[in-house]
Amino acid sequence: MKTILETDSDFICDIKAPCFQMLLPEEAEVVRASKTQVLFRKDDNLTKQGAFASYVLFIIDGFAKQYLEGDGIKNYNLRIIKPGEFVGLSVVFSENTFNYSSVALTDCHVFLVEKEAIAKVVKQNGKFAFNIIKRYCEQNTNLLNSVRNLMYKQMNGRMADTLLYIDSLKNEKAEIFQLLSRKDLADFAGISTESTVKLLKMFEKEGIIELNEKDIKIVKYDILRELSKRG
Amino acid sequence: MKTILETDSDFICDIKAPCFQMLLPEEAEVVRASKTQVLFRKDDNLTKQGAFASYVLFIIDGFAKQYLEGDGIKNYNLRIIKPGEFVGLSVVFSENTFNYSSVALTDCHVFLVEKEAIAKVVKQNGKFAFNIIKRYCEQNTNLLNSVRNLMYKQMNGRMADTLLYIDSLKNEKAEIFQLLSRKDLADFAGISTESTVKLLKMFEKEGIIELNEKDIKIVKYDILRELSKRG
DNA sequence: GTTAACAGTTGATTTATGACAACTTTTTTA
DNA sequence: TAAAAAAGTTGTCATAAATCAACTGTTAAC
Repeated sequence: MKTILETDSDFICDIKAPCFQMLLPEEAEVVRASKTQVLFRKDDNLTKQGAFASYVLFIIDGFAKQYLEGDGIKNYNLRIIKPGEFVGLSVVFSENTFNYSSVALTDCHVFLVEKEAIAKVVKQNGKFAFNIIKRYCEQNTNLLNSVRNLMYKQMNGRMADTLLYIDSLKNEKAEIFQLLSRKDLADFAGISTESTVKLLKMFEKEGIIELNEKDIKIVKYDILRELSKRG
Repeated sequence: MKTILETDSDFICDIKAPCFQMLLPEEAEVVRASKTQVLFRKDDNLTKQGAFASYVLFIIDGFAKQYLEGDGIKNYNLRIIKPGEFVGLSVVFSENTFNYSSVALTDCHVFLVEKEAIAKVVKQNGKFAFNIIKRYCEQNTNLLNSVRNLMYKQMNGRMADTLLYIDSLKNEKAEIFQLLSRKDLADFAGISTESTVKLLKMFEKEGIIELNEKDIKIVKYDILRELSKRG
């Protein structure tokens, strides 16, 4: 499933990611000493909801999707994980388990950092901690938005939201839509795959979007934003 | 709406809450210097979704409910806020606005702490920061659970969840159910008030719960837990 | 102390969307 | 390269739960 590269390899990236810049040399050393670089292949699980773990993941390169597992058939996609983000911090700060699953959409170069190392550095370096809190706070806001979507919006609004969200990632990954199936989009919007297909066709017919194979091009942003607001 | 008590009054509580214990004397001083003690009366809003603010609330005494505002008629209740908890940390760490509303269920004694004071102490004191992250992490887990409930459960399961949650607060506040209307319970479960009434009557008829005025006594915990798991 | 507003209750009706079924197209596998 | 599996598509049908309406009991207002 996963291939461990040479631990000391820094040909792709050492701990030079912006997030680690604020560490003092000896703190950086703590992280460096306890990290392992790993390659997750497309479709590998980075985290599995409920699984025990003693490490946190830090994405060097590649994209993944974070999702909640349900009854086995229906999942709910929370977000796309991008380079420079942590995955599975809950292991450090509350339970020893991941509280969501995530799977690689492309090959992903990842650091696994021992949770003790993160805990130690957080306690020693308030600036680093501040940064972690900021990330948590953003995730919180996103989760609140998910709840709002599920509570207050219906199909149209949710799909509009999903399209706008995925589209906003095109800066960082132009082919993002190619990585996602109709079921993936459905799981972002929290609706069934069939409804997703019908909605997309409808949006296309109304000239709001263009469908070319898997790629989706938004033509009328204003209408989608209106749909999103309306619910 | 709110009554400002004497700022230096410590007859109810100084910053002796466990969460502040880990501060160094000079850090405690930063917090003490920038805090105001305020009394929110029952039904006063502690935070209003979308409102700008420069302070964070810390609950000394009293209970409140945290909720998301929707179309104006339907809200979604996220949790009951208890003494010793922060409210509105998002003001410090991302936007300058509250991303949810909250309203006092009882009179609430609250510290308002300037966001700069919190930011400063977080950056200086990693242990305090660690504690904040822990709280955020727990809230995150709770939000993930809310999403799971909305996505995967239907009425019975959601109401079972709600009853078990509120019931679990009886340790800290025995009369908790008296503070909540049917609509409140509905908003916790994310269903309509009418459905809530029908469900409660049904649970009562089946001997799962007992209804005495507003109080609810759970008789068969195992069945509710089963309903919650089933969805 | 009478009226008005609100909370609670119940049954009938409507509706958004999931589930199903049948089929085509694409991708994977052997 | 054939066969099988998976993804995408479309129309019909079923259903959980919201909405509506009508009513009762309770609390607040004047």
